[in-house]
Amino acid sequence: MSTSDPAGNRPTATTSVTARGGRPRRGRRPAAEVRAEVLETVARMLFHGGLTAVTFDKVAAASGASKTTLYKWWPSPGSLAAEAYFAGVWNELGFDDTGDIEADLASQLRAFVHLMTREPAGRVARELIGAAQTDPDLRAAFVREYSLPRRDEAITRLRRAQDRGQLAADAPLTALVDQLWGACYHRILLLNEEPDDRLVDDLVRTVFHGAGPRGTADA
Amino acid sequence: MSTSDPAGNRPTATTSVTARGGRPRRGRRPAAEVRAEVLETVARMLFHGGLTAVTFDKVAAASGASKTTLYKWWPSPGSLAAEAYFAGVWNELGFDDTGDIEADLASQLRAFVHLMTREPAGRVARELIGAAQTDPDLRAAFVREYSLPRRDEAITRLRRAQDRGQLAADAPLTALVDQLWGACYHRILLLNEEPDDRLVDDLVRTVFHGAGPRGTADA
Amino acid sequence: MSTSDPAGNRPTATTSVTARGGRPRRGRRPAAEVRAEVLETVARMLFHGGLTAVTFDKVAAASGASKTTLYKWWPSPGSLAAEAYFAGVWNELGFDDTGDIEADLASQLRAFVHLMTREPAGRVARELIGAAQTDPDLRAAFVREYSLPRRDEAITRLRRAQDRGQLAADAPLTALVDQLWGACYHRILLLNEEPDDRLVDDLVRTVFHGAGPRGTADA
Amino acid sequence: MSTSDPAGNRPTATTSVTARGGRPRRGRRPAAEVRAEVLETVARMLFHGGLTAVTFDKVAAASGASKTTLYKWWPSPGSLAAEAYFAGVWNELGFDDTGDIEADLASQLRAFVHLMTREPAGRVARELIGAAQTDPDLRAAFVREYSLPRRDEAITRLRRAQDRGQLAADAPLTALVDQLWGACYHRILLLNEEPDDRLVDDLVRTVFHGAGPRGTADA
DNA sequence: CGATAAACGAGACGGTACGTCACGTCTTGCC
DNA sequence: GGCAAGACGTGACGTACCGTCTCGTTTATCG
Repeated sequence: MSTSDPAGNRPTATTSVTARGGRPRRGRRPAAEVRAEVLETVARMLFHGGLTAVTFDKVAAASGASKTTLYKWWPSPGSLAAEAYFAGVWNELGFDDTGDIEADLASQLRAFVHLMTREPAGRVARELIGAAQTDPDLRAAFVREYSLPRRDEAITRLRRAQDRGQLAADAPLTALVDQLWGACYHRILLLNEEPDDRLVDDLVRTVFHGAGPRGTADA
Repeated sequence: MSTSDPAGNRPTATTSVTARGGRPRRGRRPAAEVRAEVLETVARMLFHGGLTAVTFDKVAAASGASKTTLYKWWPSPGSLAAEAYFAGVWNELGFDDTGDIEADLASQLRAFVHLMTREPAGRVARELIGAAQTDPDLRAAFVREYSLPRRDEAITRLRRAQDRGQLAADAPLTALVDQLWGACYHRILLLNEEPDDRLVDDLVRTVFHGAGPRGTADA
Repeated sequence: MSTSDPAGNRPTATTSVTARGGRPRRGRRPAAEVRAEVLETVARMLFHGGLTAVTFDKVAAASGASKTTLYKWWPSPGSLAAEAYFAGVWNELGFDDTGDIEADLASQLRAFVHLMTREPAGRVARELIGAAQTDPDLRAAFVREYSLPRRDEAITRLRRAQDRGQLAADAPLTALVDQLWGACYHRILLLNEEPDDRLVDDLVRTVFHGAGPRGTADA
Repeated sequence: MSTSDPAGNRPTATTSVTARGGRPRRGRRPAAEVRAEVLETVARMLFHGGLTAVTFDKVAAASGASKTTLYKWWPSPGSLAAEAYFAGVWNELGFDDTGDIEADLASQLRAFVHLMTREPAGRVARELIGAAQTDPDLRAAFVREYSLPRRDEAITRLRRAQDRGQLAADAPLTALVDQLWGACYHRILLLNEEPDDRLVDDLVRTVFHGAGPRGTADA
């Protein structure tokens, strides 16, 4: 999520978080250690107070990192929150392939809706999307790290269904993704309603079979 | 947008904004006059600096109203911005009925996309949606004043088409609205892309005719 | 304390404070009734929150009088508080005359010190004196209603002692009052100390017998 | 006057107020520099508008310091005004020792009265004493920085006179100070009158020779 | 005795100050 | 040299009070 990672090393468990009980550390510390502590702290703060609780001031006070350091690694509190968030919920949504594309889509959408509406993870996700509309750094990070990868996953799965003849050869796959996930986002972000199973079923059925008049010869 | 309007009278052009050149008014002024001046000012500020430029401090300084008054009428800067925004762009999107539901939907979606992506109105709209994810007052106002009315408009138009046999009798109208508009929102808010005419066409075609394999007997 | 009392009638118990349990009174009410309720309320507020708790806003809310009315009768919150205060502690300090001027002065000073240092009356008195240094209306009222009358009382008692030969014929009575009471005020207001009985004894003895070297011929 | 001075260094003329003509400084500046500019500004404000003109908002605007900084160094506007005031009028009243204690006391009292009654310094002093009755921080600062030191000065001078046999060996020195200065404060603060030379003479004479009946054997 | 004017309550309004918080910049002192 | 610590200017927040002013209601007074 961060713009640059000179060391190239994501913090691992092996990199020392050792001197935890010591006196308030000063002087130079390994970047990885600092980053790890910060992200851990931010994840906790996100969980408790939501996105608005993540300020550089509070993070600095709670994590032991200095504001100078935070500014060096993250362009805005939103970016920092986003990285901490993704590091946590990452990989939570794997795309099944049972062979039944409609069922797989429905179950995937249901899992997605559940993630977006349960507390506190869902609230944080919604707040991140919200903040991204104002914070360009956050928006770029969000698209790059979340939206595009997840869209690609979905398209990959759809293309496989297409290859199997479960979708029309000229089906606009990208538009289908927009339609299916976008409908859920619409409910959640714009209407403040929680999508139910009924909606998911309707979405999938319409996408595959259309909502036009029955018996009509589809041109 | 505001929670209560004791006088019950939305400010109109007729209500005196007369004593403009006078001394800096003290004491009680008609609520309608104050509200009108504030909303006018906020609209200008939205146009120039976007949503983040709308702070109670700046609005008070620029409109001649006091912060006390602003807090009395609006629970948050976002709510104020929303009301000013809707008072301006309201009714900009009228739903045509040429008899051809697919064409009407497409043209309506195209107009909507244009509104959401042109500057500065589109940016403000996106920022409002974003802020609504954090500000409960703004969210409530947004849903009440914008999302629900526009969805009702769309459903009304779709129901008419349904009555004419242009849609299946059991078509899930609400879900269709989510699918069509939600897809555009998905592109704009989540992916930071501008929906093109191609997308709109794909959306409408899929909704009416499905993207399943051709020649399939639609169950 | 108030600048004018057109009706000339201080509120008495007979003037109706009747409709107490009724609906929240509006429209014209007898001035005396309004004034009485206000002063009663302010006395309570002074007792609980001190002088700073007496604001026109709070008094209006608590007394049922409107701010308009308060501004009509009192020039500042301080003046209002002063009037309410004096209406309460008035006449609390009567000057005894046992024939022993030194003993009478000492007991009078002790009573005065006790009044000024016990809570909450003493705190309010100190705050009133403090506020009078900034609020001209309050200062004028304070001097007129409190300082001068009490000084006159003291001078009257001293002159009687002088007539009896208990004080030098050319004793500067006004200066003596300044010395005796002023010394206590000095301790309380300037040094934030509580005058003790020892101080009072020293003051009286010095005033009557001097602190110069013993055996000296008083020129 | 401030509670703590971490750097331990009172601002001096040598500490750089150099970069005055530069751009509006951001980031950290030396505390001494900031404090010096603030106190200078406040002294000017006190001179022109009195104590009520010293608000944190105005000081911040006029001095270039931020409200945050002001709150960090001073607990209330009154404390700030007090420090600025004392930094200015400090040392204005030196205690002479001509050998004639009565004459020295009289001249010292006259100088004190003059300081307390001339404009604008006297008005500010009275307002400070007034505000100290409500503001505990200001009261503590006032007592610590002004009242006690000045009383100690006076007692020192009186003790010297006592050692020379110009005062009774058992003369209550502290009470004498209360009597002499307190009498002047009484006139000024409580009675709103300006002490004249006559008063000062009467005070000193009474303190040394008593106001009791002449020829009486002083018990 | 009914109309009218005065006094009141309620409270909105423009100002101003309060005290707090976060941002982004900058300096100092450890390590 | 990099980092913590944290002070600094900026500016917004939400609240409180002041003093002015408008409105509708009630009462006392007078035609």
